[in-house]
This record gives sequence, C-alpha cells and structure tokens, in this order.
Amino acid sequence: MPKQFWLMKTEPDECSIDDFAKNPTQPIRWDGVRNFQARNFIRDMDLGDHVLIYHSSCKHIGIAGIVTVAKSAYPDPSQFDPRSPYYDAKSSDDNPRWSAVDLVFTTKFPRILSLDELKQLPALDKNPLVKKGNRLSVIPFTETEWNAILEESK
DNA sequence: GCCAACGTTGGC
DNA sequence: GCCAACGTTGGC
Repeated sequence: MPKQFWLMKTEPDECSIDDFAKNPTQPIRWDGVRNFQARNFIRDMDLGDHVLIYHSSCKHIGIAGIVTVAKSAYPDPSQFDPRSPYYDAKSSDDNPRWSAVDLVFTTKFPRILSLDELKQLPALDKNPLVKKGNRLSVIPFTETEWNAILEESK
C-alpha cells in the first residue's frame, strides 16, 4: 500500500504514459525538474508511492494513468552534464541542487481524464492543478483527491 | 502563436 | 530585502 500520492506533469512528446506502458517493467528516470518546490516534493517521495501522470501542453490535456516510484530521490545526473539542456553550473557533486526519481508503469486509464472534467470534480476544488496559472509540476494528492480520480477513471 | 501567470535572477 | 526584468509554463 503506497504511503503517499502524487501527480507529475509531462509533455507527452517528452514522456507519455505510453512510454511507460511499452516497457511495463522498465523504470524510467524522471529528471529535469528545475523548480525548488517541485524538487522538494520529489525528495519526499517514497518507494512504492503512486503517481498520476498528467499530459500537459498537448492536444489531449489531462490525467493519463498511474506510475509507481521504483527508486526514491537521488541526484539528477543531467545537472552535471554540460551538454544537457538541464545542466546547472551552480550544482556540485557534494551539494547537488536537483533530484530525480525512477518511475515504473502501473496503469493506463481507458481514457484521458480531461482538464475540463477534473475542474468539475468537487474533490479537486483546492488542488493547484485546476487553478489558473498554476505551474507546479509535482503536486501532492490527498487520499480523498486520489480516490476521486480513481472513481472518475472507471 | 498568444499571452497571463508565475518563479528566478540580479541590481540596488 | 525589495522589486523590475526576464525566461518559462501551460491553457487556449
């Protein structure tokens, strides 16, 4: 039983639920998060926690499925790679600024739960995901919020 | 492509 | 510590 629930945003061109589904036992490194609040949430993630995958900036915006934390936070290697778009010169080996987790496929919803639909769920009233202008890419979910999503996905 | 909203940076 | 400028996110 997972201890905590999360949602992570991704542009499906970069990494979609189908990228997880096509190799369902192969974890994918979730790197490139460069926002301090989101990073702090990543560091709070535990092995076995469940994560909703949200497709943003695309044609079908919404929640596409569930993945599970397969490895908890560790230093994001891309911050040390000068050729990476995620390179951060201010980061050092002994004090890495950014963290990554590994995630593994769990469930693909039969259909995307659209943003419109999510906005209509009373349980998500207070969730930053449905607030205008929200840019947080890693969001903690309460069990109530989580259950409302699972119910809606049926 | 547009643009509002936001987080970060840097000058002071 | 303030805050303007800037770059980015993300829905439309």
